[in-house]
Amino acid sequence: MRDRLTERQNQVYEFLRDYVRRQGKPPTIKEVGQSLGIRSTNGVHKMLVVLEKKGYITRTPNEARGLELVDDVGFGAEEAPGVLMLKLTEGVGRRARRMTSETADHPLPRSRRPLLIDPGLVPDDVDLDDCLGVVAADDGMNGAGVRKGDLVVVEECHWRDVSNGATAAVLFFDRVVIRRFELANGRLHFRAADRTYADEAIRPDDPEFFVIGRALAMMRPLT
Amino acid sequence: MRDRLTERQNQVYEFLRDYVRRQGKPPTIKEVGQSLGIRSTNGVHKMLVVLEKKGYITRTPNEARGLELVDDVGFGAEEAPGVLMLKLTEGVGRRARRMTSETADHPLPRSRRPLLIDPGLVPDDVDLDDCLGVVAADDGMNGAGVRKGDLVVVEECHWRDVSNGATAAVLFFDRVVIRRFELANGRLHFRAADRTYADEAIRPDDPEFFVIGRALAMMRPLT
DNA sequence: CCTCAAAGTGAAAATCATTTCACCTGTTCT
DNA sequence: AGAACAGGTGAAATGATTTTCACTTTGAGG
Repeated sequence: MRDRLTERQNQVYEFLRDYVRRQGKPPTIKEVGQSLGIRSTNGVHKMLVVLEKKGYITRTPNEARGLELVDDVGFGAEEAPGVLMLKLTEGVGRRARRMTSETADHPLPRSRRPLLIDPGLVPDDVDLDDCLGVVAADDGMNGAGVRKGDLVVVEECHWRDVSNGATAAVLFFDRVVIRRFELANGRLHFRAADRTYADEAIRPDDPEFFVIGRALAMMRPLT
Repeated sequence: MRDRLTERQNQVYEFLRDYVRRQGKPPTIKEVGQSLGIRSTNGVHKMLVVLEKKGYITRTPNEARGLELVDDVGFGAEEAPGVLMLKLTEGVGRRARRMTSETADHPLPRSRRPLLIDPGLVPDDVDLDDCLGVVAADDGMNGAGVRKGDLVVVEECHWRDVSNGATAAVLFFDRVVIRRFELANGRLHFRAADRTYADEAIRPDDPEFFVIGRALAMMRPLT
């Protein structure tokens, strides 16, 4: 386990991360200082040394912009059992991290390597930091082209923010299913696109169901 | 249209591109020189000025590693008309460039931004440099979960290298379709997974058909 | 033959970036 | 109270990088 960062150190780390995402290259020490209000390059320098010691970045001595983010795991722990979770991030090298528990034997992204998703697959206004990937647990949306085992990119949000008719990812007992969402008569309706699967109409407070968020995109390796 | 590059200039450009892919940041002038056997930093410098003038890169004066590839086109020109082509690449921020002609109005990756695909979606032994993306032109593989408009990642190869039963991307007149491939009796069979679409059996030298390669993965934005 | 453009060489100037040195200010912990 | 640590300030030293200057080489064309 990596050493914990202090508040300030985390600010620095986040700046580095964001800068790299935006600019496609690491910042100089001065740039870091300017953004975080540290007037002395040395102040930043020492901060970087600490980040390196704690394992968050690696540095190349005497090199301009000579730092690199350590490809990390540990973006925020896990929740639903048996669910493959991915944490998506954005940037030049827009990447997403798999935080997973169960790797299962999905032919999907193996290893702990970051998972990439093209931002173009997702609407502009979506913050990829709010997104995660799930694996569809059944063929309920087969009729809409989403099959069991498909990797679905979900923007986490409250069910109130899912519009009627949109596709949602729902935690159904302990499986993640994809369904068409609708709010009617104070009930949440989850409609499958496949006759074989029953539609569900539940009360918002039903503990057996949990709307993870909007389904934005899907991907699948072809056999 | 962008100015054409000389042999040498192209070598420099390719080096820059490869370096950025691998290292996630642009090289210094000296690094470029070392790799291309140019002893004088000035030699490289002038080369970069030319690349900038011709529109292949942008530079920031007096900045270490202050250059950026112009998010480009020009990876190798285009072929099939009306086909959205993507060139996939790998690297730190594994990215892929869209080389396309027709942007069409696909809700797929917009803009000229690179397209990303997670390497985990594709077998290990595949060289992402040999891959490109195409948009399925019909619903012939609907039964197999690939629908019209889906972005399909294809590894370019000769039809001889597509194994029987594998999914292939085929240039059919001037549209790209996805089909199950089979070689039998000296003929190439393209089978749709949807009854509505007729199977095709052609001679290998049929000019109307062209096997682009193996289909490896697909992705789709969800409405 | 002369000229021009592409591609270099070498070295010196001018910046930019990282590192080091000396010291300061709170806070936390013993 | 005193030590230890996080987080800074400023300035100076040392490298790294980019730019500029003055010249050379080679090949294609007028």
